[in-house]
Amino acid sequence: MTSREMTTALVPRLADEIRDKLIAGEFQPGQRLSEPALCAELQVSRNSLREAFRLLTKDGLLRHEPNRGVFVATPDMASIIDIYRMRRIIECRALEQAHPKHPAVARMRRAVDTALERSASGDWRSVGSANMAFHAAIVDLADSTRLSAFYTQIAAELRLCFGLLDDPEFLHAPYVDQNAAILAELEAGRPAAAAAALEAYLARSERTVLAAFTRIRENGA
Amino acid sequence: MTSREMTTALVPRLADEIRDKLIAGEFQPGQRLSEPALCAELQVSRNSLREAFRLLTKDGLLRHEPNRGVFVATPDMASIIDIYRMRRIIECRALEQAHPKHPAVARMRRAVDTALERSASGDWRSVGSANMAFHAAIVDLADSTRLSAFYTQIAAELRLCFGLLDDPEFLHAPYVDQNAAILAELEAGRPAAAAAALEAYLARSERTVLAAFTRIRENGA
DNA sequence: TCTGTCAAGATCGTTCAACGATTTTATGAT
DNA sequence: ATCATAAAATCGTTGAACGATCTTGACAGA
Repeated sequence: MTSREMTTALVPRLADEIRDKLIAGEFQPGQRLSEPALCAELQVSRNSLREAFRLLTKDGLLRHEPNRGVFVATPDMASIIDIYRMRRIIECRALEQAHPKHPAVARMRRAVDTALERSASGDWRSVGSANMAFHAAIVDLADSTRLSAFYTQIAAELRLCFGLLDDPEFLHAPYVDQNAAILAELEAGRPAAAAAALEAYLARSERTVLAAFTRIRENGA
Repeated sequence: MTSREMTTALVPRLADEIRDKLIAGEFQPGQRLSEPALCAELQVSRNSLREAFRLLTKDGLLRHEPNRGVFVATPDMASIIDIYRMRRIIECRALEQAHPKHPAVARMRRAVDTALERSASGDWRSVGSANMAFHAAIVDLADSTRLSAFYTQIAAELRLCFGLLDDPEFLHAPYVDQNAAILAELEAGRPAAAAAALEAYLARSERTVLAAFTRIRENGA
């Protein structure tokens, strides 16, 4: 670890790496993450790994059981409902009060364009990422450091839920156009209409996720 | 560490302990927290301390500078303004949609009674704690795990700001009655009126804190 | 065969020691 | 007084160690 490239501190990088694996569905929910095993896989010491675990536990992505280890969080219906409640409050309000020339609008535009492009080529995972970036940009319209940080956390949890579901096309494709429509309203100077569209978007998305989740639950159990 | 009382895991307890010290103003903002020194003071190893540091850094109470150590966060006006924006959104909305028979209302009542009692005996620090408990209970009216967790974090940051200010009576006393009034409106089945009163409360509190903060800034620098 | 007990075995929780890398300070020369 | 350099203090990370706790599997008795 001496002469290697160390652009960033180890622990946050480690946390990001594990977060990516979680979001990518590389671990099953409820699965135990063995410290020795992950240490070996990620080539870090136990102490560093444990620091990263603390961060991810605080994010709600891992669950910590005393003397038993950390487990991948197992999202339940209550989590999904709670997350969507937060999204409605945060995103709709941010959009509603947004100024159409806010710099975050440009990022929304880029995200929509990327999503359109990638959905044409069938890269649904990238479409999902672009969608998430779009909504993160919406939150940034509110210009609140704390709100954006909170949303980042919520979004990671939601992506963990998505990871449970198997059909990314079904999960992301229908929303590309809705995002575009929301952005169009905002760019046209109608934030209230944009917020209303977003409200509808979220309602539909929640229904879809909950339904898929129920299906999984029934099949899995 | 073997035979001592270990009701809870060490690291979270450690984080709480440091958080309390921070809120109590035991460290100056911007002050560097030396790992060896705190290890000796708290009788824990460096690794455990570092894990606790990670948690508090994520809470915004500490700032982490690579290769330099952790520092007590130095709240600025932007933080205060941002925190109060969050409070307005979170608390007012929660109160507005609250059912007067929600269990959290009982906790609000207890907090108000405690605050009244302690303010009579001049224990302003306890009054401050009771006030914070009152507002945390307001947030719990929304029945959202994530929202309550987020608010806990915001509240800790705010208390760090309070810690900078010197006159706790001036800072807490005027609000005991306002809290009582807000609660009365809610108990009377008028959540909208309660929310309006809270809005006024927060506006006044924000002005007070910002003014005190400005005064400190001018005197200190 | 089933079940309850008990002894490994595997991990976790925590601490300690070590070492390179970086920052800060003390020192000394110009 | 200023700047370069050496010394001291930490930080970042690792590795090992040890008691405590959980899990597993064997074994004896019903």
